[in-house]
Amino acid sequence: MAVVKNEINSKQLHSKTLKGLQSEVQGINRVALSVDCVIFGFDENKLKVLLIRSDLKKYQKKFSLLGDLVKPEEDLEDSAYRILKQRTGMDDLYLEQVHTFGEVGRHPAGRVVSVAYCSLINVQHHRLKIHDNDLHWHDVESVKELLFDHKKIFDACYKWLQKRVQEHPLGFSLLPSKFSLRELQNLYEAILDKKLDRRNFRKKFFSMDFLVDMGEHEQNVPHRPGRLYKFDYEKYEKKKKTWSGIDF
Amino acid sequence: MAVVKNEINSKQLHSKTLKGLQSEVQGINRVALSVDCVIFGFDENKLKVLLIRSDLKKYQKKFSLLGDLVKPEEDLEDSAYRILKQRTGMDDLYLEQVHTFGEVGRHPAGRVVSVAYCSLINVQHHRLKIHDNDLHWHDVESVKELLFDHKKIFDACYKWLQKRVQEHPLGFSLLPSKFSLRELQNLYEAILDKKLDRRNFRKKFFSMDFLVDMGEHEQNVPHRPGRLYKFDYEKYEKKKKTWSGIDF
DNA sequence: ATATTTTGTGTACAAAATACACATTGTTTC
DNA sequence: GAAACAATGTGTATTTTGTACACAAAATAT
Repeated sequence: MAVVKNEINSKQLHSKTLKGLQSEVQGINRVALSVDCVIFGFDENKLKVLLIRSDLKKYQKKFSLLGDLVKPEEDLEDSAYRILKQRTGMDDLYLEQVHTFGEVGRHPAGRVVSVAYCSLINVQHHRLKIHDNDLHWHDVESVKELLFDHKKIFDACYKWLQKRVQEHPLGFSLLPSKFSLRELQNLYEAILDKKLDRRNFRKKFFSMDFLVDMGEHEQNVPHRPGRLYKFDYEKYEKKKKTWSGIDF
Repeated sequence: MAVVKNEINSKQLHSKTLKGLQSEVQGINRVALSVDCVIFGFDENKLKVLLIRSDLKKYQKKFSLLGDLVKPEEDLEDSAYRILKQRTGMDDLYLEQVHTFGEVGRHPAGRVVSVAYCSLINVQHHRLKIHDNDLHWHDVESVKELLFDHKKIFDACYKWLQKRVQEHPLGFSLLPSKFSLRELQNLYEAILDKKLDRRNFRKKFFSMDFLVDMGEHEQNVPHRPGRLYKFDYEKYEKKKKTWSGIDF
């Protein structure tokens, strides 16, 4: 458990005069705030994460997450969308805040507190819009060492994703809008890193009743083509309110 | 979905020279960072939250969460422990980060980004150590309007607690170390705001096998006294690693 | 046309959640 | 101290959910 400093003499933020508040807020008690995005993709049946190679020789050209400082007049979430737009060219990505990392020594340039966001992206769409030589998709299992504390941030987001995907239908953001059940299962197996029973998987998703049969089939597969489905977000939004359980 | 600003010309934080980084981190791109604590307690079979009345007349003496600015040389989590220590006199409380609130206009004194922490406290212990006239326990259902965006923060933490308590054994932090099963059930009913079946509740907790029978009984109750139990944290820590399910 | 690969489907079994009733223990009241 | 009261403590039947598992049908490749 952390050591408690400054036990006694600090007044409480919301109990000060407005003037006192303003001077504190504009005073020395400020820190740099950054947003770091863990952007997941799904390609060739593997879960991927988008990383950039650091320019800093000092840091041995390690890979790092995509991040930037939050601007003084910018909403936190807007910072994350700005980073996503810059790097992927897309502005309608799934995005959710995961955790804030605020240890004093986490960044070598000084005090930088970082808010981690998790984003999910359809790799096919992304490919068309972005070209950056230092930007690469990495298999999640091959991510070993990252810049600063980015491995810790990545691990937190990956665990978050594994849990979250079992409670909410995020995974569809990683797939094309039309997908086969095999693709969906491959996705879940990649995220959760375990094999699932095909028949039970299908039974579960059909019983949830959020998949719409598109009446089409896969093309150019070297075997019997599977049916294509899409996820019915509207139906989900309507139904989810009545649920109390943990599963979706 | 938020509007994306600054689409193009911002370089990426982790791709700059160290000097450039340092100047940015120490430069104008800084914000005030605060921690706000949502401190829950359980008393008279009701879930309570600890609030303080704001001194600021301008804000109509509304109640607010307990918070303060994060100091430049202070770990984020240490800030939260400092606030808890100041306000409750205790330094071994359950504490967990929940969410960071970073809208530009959320605080009238300027840009203040706030990290919300949730803490759970045994009200009996607390009573012995703190005396502050502006500090009060409020029934959670009676919390209507709070200072700034604190109601939003409170709501997020309350929902977080309701979900979290079904996956992890946090609730025990709200109870005395020895408690009856009726007390435990009252706690869960108060947090989840619904009635639970007594026999099934007991069955579930006994089957988890983390309750230790203290061989004692309740005192001074106007009816048949129930047995007293404690929660076996060690056993839980050992066992939980092997679990994959969502329930604890 | 034959072999190969993957899709698509149902059932039996096990485990977990739920609904539900009565005897027991201690306290309070008359 | 007898009777009424109030809460504890316990088990079983039912429903629901999860899991394990096999074979026919469709399309492709040779």
